Amino acid sequence: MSIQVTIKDIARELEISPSTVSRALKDHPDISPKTKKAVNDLAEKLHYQPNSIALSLRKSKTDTIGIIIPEFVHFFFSTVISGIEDVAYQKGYNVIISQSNESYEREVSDTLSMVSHRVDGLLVSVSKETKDISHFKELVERGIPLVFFDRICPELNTNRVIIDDFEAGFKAVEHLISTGKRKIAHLYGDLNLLICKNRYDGYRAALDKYGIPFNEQFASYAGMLELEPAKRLMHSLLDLPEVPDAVFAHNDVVAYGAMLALKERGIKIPEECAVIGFSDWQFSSFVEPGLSTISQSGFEMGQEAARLFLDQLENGGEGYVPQTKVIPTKLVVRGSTVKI
Amino acid sequence: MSIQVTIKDIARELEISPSTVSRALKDHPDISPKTKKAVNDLAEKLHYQPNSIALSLRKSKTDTIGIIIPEFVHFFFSTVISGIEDVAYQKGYNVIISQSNESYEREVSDTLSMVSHRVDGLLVSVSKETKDISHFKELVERGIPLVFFDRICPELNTNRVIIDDFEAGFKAVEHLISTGKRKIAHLYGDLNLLICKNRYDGYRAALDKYGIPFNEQFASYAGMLELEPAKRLMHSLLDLPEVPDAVFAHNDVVAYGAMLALKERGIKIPEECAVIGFSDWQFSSFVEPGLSTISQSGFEMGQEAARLFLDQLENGGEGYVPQTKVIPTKLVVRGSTVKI
DNA sequence: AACCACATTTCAATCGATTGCGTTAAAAGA
DNA sequence: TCTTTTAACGCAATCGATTGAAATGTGGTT
Repeated sequence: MSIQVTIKDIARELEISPSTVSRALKDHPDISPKTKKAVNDLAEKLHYQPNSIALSLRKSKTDTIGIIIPEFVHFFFSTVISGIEDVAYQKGYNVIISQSNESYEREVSDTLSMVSHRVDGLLVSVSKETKDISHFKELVERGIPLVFFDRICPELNTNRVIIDDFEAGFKAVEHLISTGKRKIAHLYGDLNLLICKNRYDGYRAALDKYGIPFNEQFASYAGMLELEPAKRLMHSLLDLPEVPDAVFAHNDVVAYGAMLALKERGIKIPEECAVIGFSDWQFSSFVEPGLSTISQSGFEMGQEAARLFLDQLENGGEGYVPQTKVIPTKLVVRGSTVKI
Repeated sequence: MSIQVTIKDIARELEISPSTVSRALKDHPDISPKTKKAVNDLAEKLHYQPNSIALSLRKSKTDTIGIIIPEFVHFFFSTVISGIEDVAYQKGYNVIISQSNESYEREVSDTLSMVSHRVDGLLVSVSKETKDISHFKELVERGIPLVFFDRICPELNTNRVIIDDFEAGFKAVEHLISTGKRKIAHLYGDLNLLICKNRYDGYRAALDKYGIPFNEQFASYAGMLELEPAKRLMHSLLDLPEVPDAVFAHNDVVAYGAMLALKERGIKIPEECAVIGFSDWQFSSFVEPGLSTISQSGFEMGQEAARLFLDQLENGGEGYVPQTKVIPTKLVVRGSTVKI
C-alpha cells in the first residue's frame, strides 16, 4: 500500500525531534549546518514529499481553486479551463474541476463538495437550469472568493469575467445588415441564460437601429449544442411564406445546423441566405463556406478569472469592490456572410 | 473572511464536548435522542460542512483522483475527462486535473504536486516528450494506484486503457486499399508516442498484407495538432514525381490539413486522392467531403480508466494483477474515402 | 566557582474530526 | 441500603507539519 514518508520518519531515523526536522527542511537559522545536511540528505533519499493535506489543515488554506463548468465537451470551456490553469499553475495553485452537466442539482452538490474540500475559492459558469442561487449567495456571505465567468449571476455582486454579448450580437446582426440583408432570423438559446438573452437583445437592437421591423416568426429557440434540432428549425423557417435572407445563430453548432438545412435545399450561402454564428469553434473555419462568427477568447477569459480570484484572495475583505472584466470580442468574417 | 463552522463551534454553543457532537452527527447509539436533535438542528442552522481536509488527514484518504493530460483543448481528452468524472462522481470521488502541455518537466512537477496532495491515485496520459519514466515508476513502487489511458508507458506494469492502434491503423489502410487505392501515404505523429508508432506499424502491415511495396517518401512526420504544417507537408507530397492516391493521417486535424492542400490543387477527393483520419473529432462530419476516420470513444475510455482505478484501490495489494482494457474502435466511412 | 551568553534542540499546542477507553450519574437489582 | 448495570458523555491520542516558548548544553568571563 502507498506509504508516504513523513517528518516523523526522518526524525526517528536521525533520532532528533520532528520540530528540528521541520526547521532543518526550511533552512531555519537555529539549526546547525550538520543537522540540516543530515536531514536534507535523508529527506531526498527517502523521497520525502510534504503532506499538503496536513499543511492545508494547519494553514486553513488549500492553494486550490474549484472550477464548476456546465460541460467539459465544449470547446469554449476547454479553452477557459486552459487559461485558468495557466495562471493558477504559475502561482502554485491547483485546480479541481467539476461539471454540472447543466443540472441545477449537480451544481449545488458540486458547490457543497468544493466548500467541504475547503477550496480557497470558486470559479463558476452557471448551469442553464439554475434559477435559485442561494448556494452561491451563501459563499458570498461567508466571504469565500467567487468569480463567475461567461455565465454569471447578475443578482450577485461578485467578480465577473464576461464578454459583451449584447454588443457582440448587435455587431453580428449589423454585419448582416451591412451586406444588404433585411430579413434576418435569430436562432437563440436558453433565454434563462443571460448570455443568450443579451445576444437576443443585441439582435433586436440592431434591427431597431436600422429600422427593420421585428418578425416574431423569425426568432426561435434552437437548443444549445445539437445539430439536428437546429437543422429542423431552419427547415421550418424556410417553409414560411416569407423566408429569411440571413440567420444569426447563438452559437456555431446551431449555425452549422442551419447551414446544413440551407444546403439540403440548395439555397446559396451567402447570396440567398447568409449565416453567422457565435464563439468561433475550431470547426468554423473548416466548414464550407467558412462560418462567419464572433470570436471570444476563452483562454483570456480563464486567465482573467484566475487573476481576479487571486486579487480577491489577497486584497479581499471589508472594503473589497468586485470588478467586472469584459473580454473583447471580434467579428470574424468568412464565406458564410460574404462571398469570397 | 471565509469562516467555516467546525464541530468545536457547535460543541461550544451547546456546551458539550466535540466528541459528542461528532457522534451525534453520525447517529452513534451512545448519544441521547435529545442531544442528537440539538446537534443536528444547530449544525443545519449554522450550515456546518465537515472539513474534508481534516478527514483526509485522519483517514489518509482524500477521495480524490488526480488526472494528468497533455492538453485540455483536445476534443478526445475532453471526452475522456468527462467519462472519468462520470464514474468518479457516482462513487463520491473528486478529480483534480492538470495539463502537462506536452512538457516532460511539467508532467514531473504535476505528478509530484499530486502526490504531495495525497490523491488516492493517478490517471495519466503521458506527454509526447516523456522518455524517462522514473517519476511514474516511483508511484508504482510506492503502491500508489496508477492507470494510464491512451498514451501509456509500456515499460510499466500498471492498469491501462487503450485502443488497438495497430489494428485501427491497419483497418484504416485496408479500407483505403479496398477502394482500389495502392499509393497510400501516411502522415504520422511523434513516433516516440506508442499510439503513433502503432498506427504507423498498422499502416505498414496493411501494405504488406496486400503486397504493396512501402514507399519511404510517402511516410512523413506531420506534427500533432496543427493544420498548416500538415497542409504544407501534403503539398510537398503532391510535388513528388509519383503522387499518392490516398492518405492516412494520424489524426483528423492533420487529415483536414491534407484535404486543404488537395482542395487548393483542385484534386478530387476521394476519386483522385482519398483521405482518412483518426479519432473522429466533432468537425469531421462537418467538413466537405465528410472525413472518414477511426472513431474511438473517449467517454468509455475515461469510464473504464476510473473503474480500473477504483478496482485497484479496493483490491490492490500484494497479488494484484494489473489489467489492460482495450476499447473497441470503429471505422467511420464518409465522403473523403468513398464517393457518396 | 558562579554566572551569563549563545547556539541548538525539544516540548507542547494547534489545525478539525474521529474513536478507544475511562468516567459519571442515575436506574435497576439484590 | 448497597452494589451492579447501563445510558450518556468526556478525555486524550491520532493524522502531519508548524511554531512560540522552554530547556539543554557549551564556552567564556570575572
